[in-house]
Parts: sequence; structure tokens; C-alpha cells
Amino acid sequence: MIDLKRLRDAPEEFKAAAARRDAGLVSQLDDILKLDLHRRALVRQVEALKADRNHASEEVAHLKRQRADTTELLARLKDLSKMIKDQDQELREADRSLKERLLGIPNPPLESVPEGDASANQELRSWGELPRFTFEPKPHWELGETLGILDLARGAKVTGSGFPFYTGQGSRLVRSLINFMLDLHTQEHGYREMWPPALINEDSAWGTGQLPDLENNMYVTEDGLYLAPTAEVSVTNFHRDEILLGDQLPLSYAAYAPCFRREAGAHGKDTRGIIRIHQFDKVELVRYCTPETSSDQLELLLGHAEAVLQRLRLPYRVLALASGDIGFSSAKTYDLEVWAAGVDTWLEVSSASVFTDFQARRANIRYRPQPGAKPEFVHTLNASGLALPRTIVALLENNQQEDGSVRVPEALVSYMGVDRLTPNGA
RNA sequence: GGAGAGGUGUCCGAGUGGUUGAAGGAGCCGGUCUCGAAAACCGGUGAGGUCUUGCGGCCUUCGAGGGUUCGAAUCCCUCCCUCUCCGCCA
Repeated sequence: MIDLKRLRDAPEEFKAAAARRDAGLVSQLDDILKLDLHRRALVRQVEALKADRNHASEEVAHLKRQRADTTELLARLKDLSKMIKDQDQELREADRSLKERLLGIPNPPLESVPEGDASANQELRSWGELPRFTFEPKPHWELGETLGILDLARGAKVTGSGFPFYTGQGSRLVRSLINFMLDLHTQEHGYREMWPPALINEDSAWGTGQLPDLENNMYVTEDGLYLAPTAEVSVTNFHRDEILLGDQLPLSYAAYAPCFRREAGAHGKDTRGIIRIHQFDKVELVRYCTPETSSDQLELLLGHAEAVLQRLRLPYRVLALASGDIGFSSAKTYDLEVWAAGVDTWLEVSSASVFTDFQARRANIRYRPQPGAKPEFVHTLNASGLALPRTIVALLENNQQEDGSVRVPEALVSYMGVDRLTPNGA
């Protein structure tokens, strides 16, 4: 949620920042400013009445104790009370309407974010050599079928399209990648491991900004719970409504979780293979820090995600997303795209974002800079570290051999127990 | 799923309609004492909103949301959560 006080104090500056994301936001912000004025006028009115009522009520108690007559005072108070009730109702309505609009405004991008739509995304750097082949590299769905490690057809039969089975060494590959990534982040990057619930409630979905933005992209249960689209939601909401101690920060958590996405409206895009599916696995990194350190924390976090690709020897590039392309809650986002030789394209495997105090404000996550000091909102960040399916795509496609086998990267061999996936090895 | 008990401030814990933001205790911070420390004693110590240049004032807040009442932590309704027992179950 945006900071209403900041909007109020420097409206033009704030609107300019928001307009870098979407020019249409300016009129919404003007509406909010009007509502804010209206609400504060109501607050002053109703609070004056309440102060009056409180004093008079004390007087009633006083008179009663002295067994004096209170009839007249009570009659006056009855009217006053009625008036308060009406105005309170009006105020509650103003509060609700203001809150609703505030929750619908995305985070203004930081100044360092390139301006424009997705075409303005900037490639910052790349790592690794693109693989070269003496034969035509196959896409992962063909490799997966030949190797007997990926069964899309049966997934579609049992559940539906976009719910693949990983079989044999494919299943072991998933398990190995999860363990490898969690080990790397906990042992070398200092993250605390966490195993979160797969379902989240509505408050949590609002807290990180999935609601109202991605409502149609989440699966909802009969009980009003959502299947988590990412562990970002569960792990960030872990500290919802808490006041952390300043010296606890930064906090960093690494969590494996299955992720569920309806991908409504994505029909026809990346329909083959496992590039875009409804259920996938992901190791997620979440950090909580003080406002002064969040920019540095973003770079650090990005480095942790990059480390996974480097260990796996997968070539990638780093993109700074443009102001019109970053997510609803994000103030700045880097995308990590891995090269996949079979489909001959770059695939997003991680998105590292700093949310400034946007999520913290929604989820009410604060910290006390010093013992006894006023609580302030933390800054939150997250990055995938990494999403599995596309990592698997790159791994299979880039490491494929002419004989149809696939080389297992050194970092995974101890987890996999083999250094090569072969058609009869499954 | 059934039966029962309960949710109060950083923590423990009192409080069943009227100066109760809330006794008492612990913790924490400051002070007195001490060479220093401990103990003892004194004082302070939740969060949000709103007005104010500031000092400070006012309003809200006792799981959440409604209701009754001039007035609710205290009464009524709905929901959520925790604990105990039973049932069921990976």
C-alpha cells in the first residue's frame, strides 16, 4: 500500500512517480486526495462529539453516585449518541472507500527503474557461453519423452493440461534441484530454511499484493483459501502484524513450495512442454530489512539467485525491468533469464524485487530501530532461487548430447547419483 | 465432526455495566544508593488515528465484526483462533 502521508505532503512528486508506471494513476490519486480530505473532516467532527459525550458520561456517573437527578442530561446524551452513531457510520464508509482505493494503487517505481513498457527493459549483463551444437538441439518435451522423465500426456489425463508428471530420474531431478538450491542458500548464503503451507488466506493475499491484482490467477478453495501462487505470500506474511527488533534485521528465509497458477488468459502462449504450467516447484528467497539497506539488499539477493545458475553452469542474462513492466507491489525488479537451446530463447527463471515498504504497509510488518523507538515499516524483498521447470528446460536442452543423453551438471551429480541421464537409465 | 474451557498491555495475571488504557507481578528504560555490581527504593514504559510550528490535546483500541445502553473488557449475536476429552484419519 502506498504511503498516504507522502502523497498528501508531496502530491505532485508522488503523482509523477506513479505516472512512470501508468499515467492513468494520476486521476485515481487525485480521487484519493479528495477522499482523504473528506475523511479527515469527518474525523474531526465525530471526535469532537465523542469528546463531548465522554465528558457528559462521566458527569452522569458522578451525579448517580450522588443520587442526583440525571433525567435531563440523559435525554441530551441520547440525542448526542444518535448523532455519533450516524456520523460514525458515515466515517466508516469513508474509511472503507479510501482503504479500498489505496489498496488498488501499485507501488511507484524507484528512480533507477528504466522508464517505459516491456520494450524498455534493459539488459545489464550476461553470464556463461551459449552452448553450440553439431546437430539440431531438441526441445525439452522431446528429450523428456525419450528419456522417460516427463509425462505431460498422463498429467493431462489425471488432472489437466499444465499439470505434468515427472517420472523416474525426472522426479529425482526435481528433488535434487530442490535440495541443491536449499543447501546452497542455507549453507552459503545464510538463509533460514522454511517449509510453508501451500494454501493461504485472504488477508495474506492482500498483504503481499496478490489481491486485488492477481485474483483471477489464483485457485480458490470452497473455504475461501487460495492455493499459494508463490511462497513469497506465505513467507512474507510469516511476520504479518508483528513488530520486529531492529537488530534482528536483515531476516532472510529460503522456502521450497509448490506454486499454483491458473494463468487465465495465457492460452496459446508457451503451450508446449513445461515452460508455462499450472503447478510448479520453486525455491523462494525472502528478505526483510531496514529502509536504508534495501537497495543493497536487492543486489545481494540478485547475486544469490545468480549463484544457482552459475553453479549449474547455465548461461543467463540479467534484465532491469522497465517501469511499465514491473509487478504491482514491486518498486524495482531484475529478471534472470536462462538460455534454453532447444526452444532457442531466454526464459525467466527468477525475478528479484524490492517492494520498499509497500508490502510491509499492507501486511503491517514493522521494526523498532532502537529499543523504545517508534516502530517503522520494514522493507521486503524476494527472488526466486529458482523456479524449477524452466531451470529443467535449460538443463535438458543445453546439456543434451547427440546420442539423446543429457549431461548432469557437476553440482547436481552427488544429488542425482549419476552424471548422465540416458534413455534406459530411467 | 461432537462435547467442554478459554482468548486482556512485551510476558504472567486480575477484572461481570460508570474516572479501567485497564489492579498486581515480571521484564525493559531512567534515577537514588554503591568504589563498582547486586539488592532495595522512586519514576517511566503498547499501538493507531487526528489536531498542533512545538509543548501537548482529543479520539480509537481488552481475538475480529456487529448489536443493546447515556455509558461495555464486562450483556447479546456471528465469525476466527487456542487448549482438553471423544470420534475419524495420513
